[in-house]
Amino acid sequence: MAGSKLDPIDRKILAELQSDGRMTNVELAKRVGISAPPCLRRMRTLEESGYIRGYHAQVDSRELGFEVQVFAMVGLESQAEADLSAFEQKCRDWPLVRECHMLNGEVDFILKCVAPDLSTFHSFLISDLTAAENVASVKTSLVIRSTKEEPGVPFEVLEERLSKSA
Amino acid sequence: MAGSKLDPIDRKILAELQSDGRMTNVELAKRVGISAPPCLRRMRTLEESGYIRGYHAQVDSRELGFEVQVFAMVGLESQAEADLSAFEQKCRDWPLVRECHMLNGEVDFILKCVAPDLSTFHSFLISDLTAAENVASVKTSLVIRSTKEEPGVPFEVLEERLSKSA
DNA sequence: GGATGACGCGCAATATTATTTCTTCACGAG
DNA sequence: CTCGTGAAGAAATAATATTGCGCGTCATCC
Repeated sequence: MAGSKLDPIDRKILAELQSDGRMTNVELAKRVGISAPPCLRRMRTLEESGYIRGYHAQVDSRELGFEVQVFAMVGLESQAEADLSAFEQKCRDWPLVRECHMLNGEVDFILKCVAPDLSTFHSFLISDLTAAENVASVKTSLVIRSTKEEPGVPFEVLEERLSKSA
Repeated sequence: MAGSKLDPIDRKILAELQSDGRMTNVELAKRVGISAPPCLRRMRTLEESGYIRGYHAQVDSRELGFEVQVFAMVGLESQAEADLSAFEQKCRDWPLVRECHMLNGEVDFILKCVAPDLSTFHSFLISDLTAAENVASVKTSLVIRSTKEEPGVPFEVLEERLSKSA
């Protein structure tokens, strides 16, 4: 099963860094109960092996004037792999699109978008998104407020699950 | 307008830390073109004033055995503020729910969820989400793949917009 | 026009951290 | 039993973070 190469200390490191990505290594070492050097080695290993994809400051987009957040549900004409990829590439190139997920079911993609204001978003919607080749339908929903934004892994669930399988 | 208290150096700091949250302060200072001490002071100010909400390691949930990601569209019976808040509180308490956004339109909430496998998610869906008080309807969509996951602010757009208004 | 104060920078000194190196210990195979 | 492997910790060193202080700029107000 996945995660089998990680011992409890590794998982604790991941959990701590997920909650505070700028924690110093000495603090981290203290929390997970080992000394600094092996802690740093584990951290590097986790980074290199892909468990940690990167570190990012969480910037408040509203404070910066991006008042509008929108989820866009997109349906395509063709679901051939080449066409799916082409659409995904466009999403990567659109700065207002921050996330692009392919879904099962009726809708092909869900996009999370941000914009400084409605008119900016609207012009993106009309000129870029719905105008893009192969796009059949777009339904959008404005975000009114977000009360939980903790992307990542619920380590509580992970530990519980591992302890049961032991 | 928003962001008006930030000068170009502040915005550069935010952009750099958004892309690499563990960058050392000396490296950051070098990139934004000032010396280390004032750079650190700016960084602290940005943290305290809420522009930076935190720093987080981006942990690969699939590597850790969370193979399933789902978007859940939730409709409620009552949209009274007390009932909305009550639902949001439940979402905060459910570890499998990682994001909770209130929407306009037909659907009241969109949730981003993760789970180790389908049966875990299904049991959460049946026993918790649809069973919760005031929940009228739930439609779920499995994520097949995600090709862009860069939450945050598109600083390119911000700079372009500010330069135009100048 | 020049004094004055606020603001923000950079230098230099100091305190903390990160990182390397080397030694030690525990464990499994031969 | 002893060698090889892997990982931990201690100590030393290199980098970084952080603090304290003096300087220049700019706007305001006599």
